[in-house]
Amino acid sequence: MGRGKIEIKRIENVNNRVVTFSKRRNGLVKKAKEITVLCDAKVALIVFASNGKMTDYCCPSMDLGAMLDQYQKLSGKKLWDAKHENLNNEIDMIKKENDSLQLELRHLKGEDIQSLNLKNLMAVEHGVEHGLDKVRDHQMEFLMTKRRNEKMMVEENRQLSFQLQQQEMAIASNARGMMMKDHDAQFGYRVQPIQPNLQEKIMSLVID
Amino acid sequence: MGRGKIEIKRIENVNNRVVTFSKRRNGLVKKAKEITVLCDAKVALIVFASNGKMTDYCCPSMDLGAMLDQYQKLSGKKLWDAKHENLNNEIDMIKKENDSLQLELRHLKGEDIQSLNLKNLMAVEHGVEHGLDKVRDHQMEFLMTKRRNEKMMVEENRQLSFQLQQQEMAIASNARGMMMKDHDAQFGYRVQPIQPNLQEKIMSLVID
DNA sequence: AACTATTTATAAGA
DNA sequence: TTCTTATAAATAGTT
Repeated sequence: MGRGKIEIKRIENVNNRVVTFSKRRNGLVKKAKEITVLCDAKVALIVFASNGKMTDYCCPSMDLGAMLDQYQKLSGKKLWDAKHENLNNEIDMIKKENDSLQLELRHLKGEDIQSLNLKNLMAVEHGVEHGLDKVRDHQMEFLMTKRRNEKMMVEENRQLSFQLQQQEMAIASNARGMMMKDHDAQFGYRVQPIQPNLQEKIMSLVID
Repeated sequence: MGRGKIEIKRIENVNNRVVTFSKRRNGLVKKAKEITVLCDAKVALIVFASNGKMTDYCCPSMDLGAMLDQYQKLSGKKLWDAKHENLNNEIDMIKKENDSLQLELRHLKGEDIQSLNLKNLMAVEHGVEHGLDKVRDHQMEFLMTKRRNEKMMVEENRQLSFQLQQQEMAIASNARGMMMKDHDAQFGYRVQPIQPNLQEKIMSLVID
C-alpha cells in the first residue's frame, strides 16, 4: 500500500528498512489499540527493531503478566516455569544440606544418637572431645589475657599514685614557697595516664 | 477503511463486533508477520477475544521466552520475577540459616571460636560437655547390651551343649537297646535353639 | 464467506 | 525525520 507494491521480503536498503519499520510499527500498535477498543479484545504486543530498540503495547484491561499466565494456561507452553523449577531444585538441595547439618549438630549435642552405630558414636565422641579441648584452651587464653590486663592495671595504678603523690608534694611546696602570688600556675600540672583508655579496653573485655 | 468510517469505540452489535474482531485480528497478525520479514524485526503478539479464545504470533527468530527476557531487561518491568523473588527470598533465608548452623557446628568442634566472648565460650563448653556425656552414656549402653547379649549367648550355648549331650546319651542307649531295628526313628530328635535367630541378631549388633 | 465502496496505511519521493 | 501523495491494502457494511 503505497506508491508501489512491494514483495514481502527483507528490505535490503537500510534506510528504507528503518523508515518502513518505523511506519509499520506505528501502524501495528495503532491497529492493536483499535482492536482492543472496538472488539473488547486483550492484546499484548512486543516489537524489537533490528537495532534492539523495543516498543510494546498491552491492553489496559489486563497486565502483561496476567496475559502471559493466561497464555501459558491456554497454550500449555511453559515460559518461566523452567526457571521456576531450577529455583525449586536449589531450595530442595539447600534444605537437604540444612537437614544434614541439623542432624550433625544434634549428634554433637548428644541428641538423636540412638540411630548411630558404635563406630560413628566413637567418631562423634572424638569430635566432641577435640572441640571441648579447643574451647577450654581458648577459655584459658581468655583468662590469661584478663589476668595480664589486671596486672597492667595494678601497675598503672601504682605509677599513677606515685605521680599523684609527687605532684601533691610539689603543689604543697609551691604553695608554701609563693604563698599569695602565681595562683594561676598552681594547677598547671595535669595527671596523664601512661596508656590512655587502657582501663576502658580492659573493662569491655571483661564484660563482653 | 470500508464502506463507512467508524469511530474507534466498542462495537455494541455483538455480531459486528465478532466479525470485525476476526477480520482485524487476521490483519494484525498479517502485519506482524510482514514487519518481521520486511524489517528483520522481532515481534510477539498475543490476542484474546472477548470469548477467551487466544491467538498468538511470535517471530521465528526468537522464542517468546527469550523475547520476554529481553523485554524485562529493557523495560525494567517484572513479569515472573515477582514470583521468582519469593523463591529467591526463601533461598536467602535458608542459606542464612545454613550459615548459622555451620557456624554453630564449627563452634562445637572448637573452630572459629576466637570471635566468641567468655560467656558464649562457656555456653559452648557446657553444650559440648553435655553432648559428650550423652554420647558416652550411649556408648556405655551399647557396651552393656553387647555384654548382656554375650552372657545370653554363653547361657544358650551351655543349654545347647547340655541338650546335645542328653541326646547323644539317648542315641547311644537306643543303639545299644535296639541294635538293628527302628533305624529310622534314630534321628527323630531335633536340636532346637531356645531363641531362634538370637545369634544372628547379636552378630549384627556387634558388627554394625 | 464474498463482494465492494471506502477508508486507511504506507512506499517512494522531496 | 517528517511531509506529501499516489497507490496498495484493509475492512465496514452489504449480499
